[in-house]
Amino acid sequence: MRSDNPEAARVLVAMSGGVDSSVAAKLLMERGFDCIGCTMRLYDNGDAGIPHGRTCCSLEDVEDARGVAYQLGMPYYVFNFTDCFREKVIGNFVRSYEAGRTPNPCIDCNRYLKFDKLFARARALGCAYIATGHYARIGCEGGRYVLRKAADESKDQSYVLYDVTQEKLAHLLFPLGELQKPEVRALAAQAGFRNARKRDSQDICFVPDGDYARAIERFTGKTSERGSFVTRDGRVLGTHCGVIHYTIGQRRGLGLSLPEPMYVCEIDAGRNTVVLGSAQELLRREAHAEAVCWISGAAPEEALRCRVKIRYRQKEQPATVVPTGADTANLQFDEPQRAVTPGQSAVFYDGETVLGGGILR
RNA sequence: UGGGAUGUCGCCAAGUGGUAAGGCACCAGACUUUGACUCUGGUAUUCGUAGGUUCGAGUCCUGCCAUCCCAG
Repeated sequence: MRSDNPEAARVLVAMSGGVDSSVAAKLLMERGFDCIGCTMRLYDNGDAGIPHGRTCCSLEDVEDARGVAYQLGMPYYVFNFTDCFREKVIGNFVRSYEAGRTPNPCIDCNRYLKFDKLFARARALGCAYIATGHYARIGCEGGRYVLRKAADESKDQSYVLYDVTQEKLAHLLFPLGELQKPEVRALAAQAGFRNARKRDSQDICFVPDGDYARAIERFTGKTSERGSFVTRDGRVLGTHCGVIHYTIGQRRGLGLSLPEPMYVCEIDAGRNTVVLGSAQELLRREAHAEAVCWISGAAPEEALRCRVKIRYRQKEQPATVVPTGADTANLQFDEPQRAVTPGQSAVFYDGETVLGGGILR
């Protein structure tokens, strides 16, 4: 791998302030890379609805990252990407929910921030590589780079990386790809990192209290419009709190008491309607993906047998992917899938290798 | 106003004299670098109300209240 050849190679290490990226930085230092640490400032307290003057997790995170970088003896910068983040990630997040879809902001953040804005900074700083604490592996096969699952399957994050390109992969390092999470924790503890026992991050970073719908209302200044819960055949079951509050497959929080559990099966933002149905009604054998990327650089000529993952925490499912255009594809699953959700990403795997993926329509 | 029926947790609903099932909803926790799903745990000292019978009543009796239906 390229990391065997670190002579004078300069790396920009994206440090979130968590254990993973801290250990990633440490490993690269030990391998002899010329490391520069950095943290992307993505939003400010006001955007996140956190009162000024209060401790903000993001500020704490910056302090953790800075502390580790200092301890490792590497230069450290904070990049202010708040404008880009607001526009690309938060903007898309809001628009997507308003359209009745369910976005995955982490994927947008990777695409627009980590693997775009950050690459520009890396170049400016003379860095040959960007490194992150993602659990995934990069390999080389037949002169092309491939993205593979992490050795620690339970922490594998290859799903959120499906839209990297050959060019990006050539300049990316994932030092944790071969490690197990407990090993990473142990390394952090051994190094005496201040964040060695810090909790794994969770929830949407710019919605610290977890109430994403309220956050959207705050971003837009609009109050979501109530509408009807209906069955597939048009029977009205009750009143919903606004389309942005729901996602396909959702069961809890409907506030309805019915003889059996009901799930959100469809969201029609145009008619401001949320269709409810039984668990059975959530099953789909077919799906369509758009904005499809192929890591190899080109879509396959014909239908492709592979495994497809339609949400982060789910096992890949056997399917046939039929490219239908430059960046669209039809997905046919061998078994019906539960809650195919527009806005979420479908990622294609061949064994351990990520072939690409797209966004469900 | 006559006749009939019903009143058990926020909703639905078991229970038929022996010390309050279950489902939905809700809450908490687990899981989790997105939203969900899932899993685990919690939630009526109390059965419209006031009396009575009984060792013991949600279950039997009586009055009252409320709601629904049919008459008119």
